[in-house]
Amino acid sequence: MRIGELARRAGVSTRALRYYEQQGLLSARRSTNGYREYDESDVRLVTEIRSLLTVGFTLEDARPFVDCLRAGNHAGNACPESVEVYRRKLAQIDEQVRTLLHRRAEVEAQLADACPGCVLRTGGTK
Amino acid sequence: MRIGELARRAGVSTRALRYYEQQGLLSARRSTNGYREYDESDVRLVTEIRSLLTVGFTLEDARPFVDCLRAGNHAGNACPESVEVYRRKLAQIDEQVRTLLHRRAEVEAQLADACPGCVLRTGGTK
DNA sequence: CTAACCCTTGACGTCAACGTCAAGGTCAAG
DNA sequence: CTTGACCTTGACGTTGACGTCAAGGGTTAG
Repeated sequence: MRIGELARRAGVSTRALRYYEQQGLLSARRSTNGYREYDESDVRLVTEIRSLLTVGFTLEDARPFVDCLRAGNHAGNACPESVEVYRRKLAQIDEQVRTLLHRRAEVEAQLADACPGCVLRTGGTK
Repeated sequence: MRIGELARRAGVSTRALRYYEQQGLLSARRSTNGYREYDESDVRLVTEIRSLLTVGFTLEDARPFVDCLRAGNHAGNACPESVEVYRRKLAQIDEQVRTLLHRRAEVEAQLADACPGCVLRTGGTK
């Protein structure tokens, strides 16, 4: 199939597909007229990339998964490198949550300071 | 004082100060040679901006606080507009935390799927 | 006089993942 | 033959808060 069909089937733009190729995550053979040609496995591959991006992975994070699929594995996460990325991302998310909660506390304290009575709903007045 | 001293005292770069001015958050009178001249109140103002940025506010978010200080208030958060920003940011932070926790759960589920036994430490095996 | 340090404006670079145009080639249908 | 739908590469724009030159002028100590 050509790039337009792959884009539709994977739910992404053609621009995104060319970008993935440029980043070395996707490859395509070329037909005689220069058009990119893809097969079914590419649909799977792009879908994998998309699902990773939606949970906050970067394309760089997705690379091991892509390599894993390309290596013939049934799933992108079937390789130790992918599992390692999972661990790294979990740690990263935890860190981000901690940062956000810390900020939240500071902002709430400031709000309470600026507007006594504004934050009462949080702990209950009794 | 000139820009270099303000920068040192507020702990920011001169570039940042010029940027704040460009964004309309900071103003300076000019001495005869064209140098920017600041006073004590500007130290306070820049410090306020900084503390807001460190808890995740954008410069746009900081604007009401700056206006509030400039209007002669003792604190940047003494105005209703500032309080409103606090509320907006709290809601925004909560949303971000929810998103992150949702993603965390998905990643963890994927990890468990890819590597059974990897996530056991979370709930205890028993 | 000159080093040395301060200041000025202007403008490009950074980071991610594309969006959006521009200018043009390809191919099947009417 | 000509739409019109597809494809190509190339290149600039987006977002936020600056970093980092470049090229030049001001000021002061020695």
